[in-house]
Amino acid sequence: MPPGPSRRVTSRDVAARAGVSQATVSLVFSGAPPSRVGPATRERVFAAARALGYEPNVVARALVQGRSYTIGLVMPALRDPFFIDAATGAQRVLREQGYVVIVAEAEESSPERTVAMLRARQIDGLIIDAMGVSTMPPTALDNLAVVLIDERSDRWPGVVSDAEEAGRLAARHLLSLGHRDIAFLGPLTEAHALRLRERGFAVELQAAGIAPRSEHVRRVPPTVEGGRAGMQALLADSAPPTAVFCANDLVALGALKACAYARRQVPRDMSIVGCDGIETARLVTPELTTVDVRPRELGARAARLLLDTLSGRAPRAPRKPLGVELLVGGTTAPPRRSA
Amino acid sequence: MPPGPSRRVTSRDVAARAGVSQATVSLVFSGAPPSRVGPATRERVFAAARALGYEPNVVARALVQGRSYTIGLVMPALRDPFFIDAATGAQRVLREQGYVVIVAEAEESSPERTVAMLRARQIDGLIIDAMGVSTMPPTALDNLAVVLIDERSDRWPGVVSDAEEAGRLAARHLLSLGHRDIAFLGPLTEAHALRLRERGFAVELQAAGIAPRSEHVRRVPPTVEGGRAGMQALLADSAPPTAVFCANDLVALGALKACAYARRQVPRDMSIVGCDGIETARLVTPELTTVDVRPRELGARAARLLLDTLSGRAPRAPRKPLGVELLVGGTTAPPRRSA
DNA sequence: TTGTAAGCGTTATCAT
DNA sequence: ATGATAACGCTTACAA
Repeated sequence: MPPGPSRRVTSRDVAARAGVSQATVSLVFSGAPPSRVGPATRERVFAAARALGYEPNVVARALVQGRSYTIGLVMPALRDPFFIDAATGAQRVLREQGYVVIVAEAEESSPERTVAMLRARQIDGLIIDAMGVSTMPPTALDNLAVVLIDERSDRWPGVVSDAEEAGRLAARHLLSLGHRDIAFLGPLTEAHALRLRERGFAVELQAAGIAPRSEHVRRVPPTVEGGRAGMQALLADSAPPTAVFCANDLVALGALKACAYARRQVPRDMSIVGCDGIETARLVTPELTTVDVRPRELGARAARLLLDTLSGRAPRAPRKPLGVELLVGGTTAPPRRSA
Repeated sequence: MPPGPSRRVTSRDVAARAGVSQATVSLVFSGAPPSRVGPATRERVFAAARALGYEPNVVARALVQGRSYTIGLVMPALRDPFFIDAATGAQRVLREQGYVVIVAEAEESSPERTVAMLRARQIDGLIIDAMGVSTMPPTALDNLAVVLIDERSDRWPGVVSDAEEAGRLAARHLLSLGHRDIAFLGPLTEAHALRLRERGFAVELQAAGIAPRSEHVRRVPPTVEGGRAGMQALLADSAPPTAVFCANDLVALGALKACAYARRQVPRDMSIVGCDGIETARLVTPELTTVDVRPRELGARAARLLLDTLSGRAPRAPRKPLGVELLVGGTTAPPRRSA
């Protein structure tokens, strides 16, 4: 291949070299049924294309078809590994089908601006994760295939984790270890999933006849720093709890930090349960005891649901929430005999 | 706004409503100098656009201009947080300039296929991180603005971290704590940066008159599992080292795991130094002692360099490597008096 | 089975 | 300062 003119090679070039019309090249490359183009021609076209290094121009195709084979993924912040995991899961599935994904942190500008930007790029669909769609102007998503993650809406289909069960599992685990003084660390949030986690947790405690003291339910941002500060406050209490359930894994990691700083041993002096099941939770030592809501799978399912919608297949019947699983790591143990 | 016809609103619609030609709308929206269009018309166009909810079609623009305002980002695997951090850094910078980035893990298919896929989407530029461009067919990157991260090439500009200095810093830190029996855990790799880290480390030890026993230089994959296995092997040695330098943070986290499993206390019984400075290293308890090569900044600089190239500004003179910094966490301490 | 030709929604080059 | 009009590279009737 000569150094090549700077110009891109187009289907026209291929057509010329193969001695066919440009339309034929198009037919060959858009995977038309064999009936549409003779095997001999087809072969010649491929040969010419290979020789020229031709690659169909996706942008031109997008313009005429009105589909860009591009999916937008909107999430609050990539700082939280949970979203990275979900994005990765979605990414894998979509890429396999020839789609490309544009990840947009809504944090950097308003959700509406973010969506508008994606729209301008003619995206075919949108996966929205825990962003509170209900707060967006209703028309912002018109004429778009949308799938939600961890959010309830009667307008859009979505996938959700069984967040309430996650909270229950955490509570049961701690109860079964013998804890009675159990605290909660998490945000007072709009996020559907986080609220449900807390509710499940509270419900299960209640069923066991336990009601955490109000000082043991601490509102902190869903971040490492939030967890650190929350745990610090708990430890400063006159009667600290023996265990704590954290709304997500980042908070739990922060709680671990605070314990180390205060020279409280985990799990001997304090049991900590997280919730998410992010990769990071498995990297730390000891591994975090956490309820795995399977973020990767959540993302993957959202992607599949979106693909179904796009291909016109009726989105599969509203699915049950994705099952969750308790991962017992090294941060929980029975409470120390108090004297 | 009425429920709206399903059709997208185009510049033609805006033109009609504003009583101007379509071309004028285009002028207004492509930010033509005020001289080109009267303030009155301009205002009417904007009004019409707002009323209709018009958003210029980026795909159409890309087709005619030959630029898509899309950047490709190719990296080995998103499983390693280092790449996520770098990608995030690049993302931020690019988005600010109206670019969108498509992240592609080369792992999922061959590097060439990956690049071809990105090309087909008319990307304007490519950031390649630690992929070994030299192994790609030379023409694969023709007519593309390319910037490399942590890789040397005389064909493409790039940004690199001062990897050799990183290795030196780690060695000096351990030496100054009094360690003499120092091991190394890392892959036998092609990756430019990882090789330099090891070299810097070795050079500095040598300067101190120290040469690690060959059993203390263990080749393991640059993953958590690699680190775990490597450390396990070191601990099984008849005379284990008192400290270890890991080629990257994942390996260090794996090493931590192995120590915990073997009931060796870190840092009392074993000092561990990582290299990368990924976010995750700060989340764990104790925080990892590591050499921060500033992955975020690396990504950001690569992005800026690419923008310079795209806008025709001569890429700034080949820059010095990005400075690195030792972060002393809780995984290093003086060696225990060996009786 | 293959070719011709009309767009897709912009930008850009001319005229006016 | 604005309006026609020709690309951009492809898909898709429709014709041959």
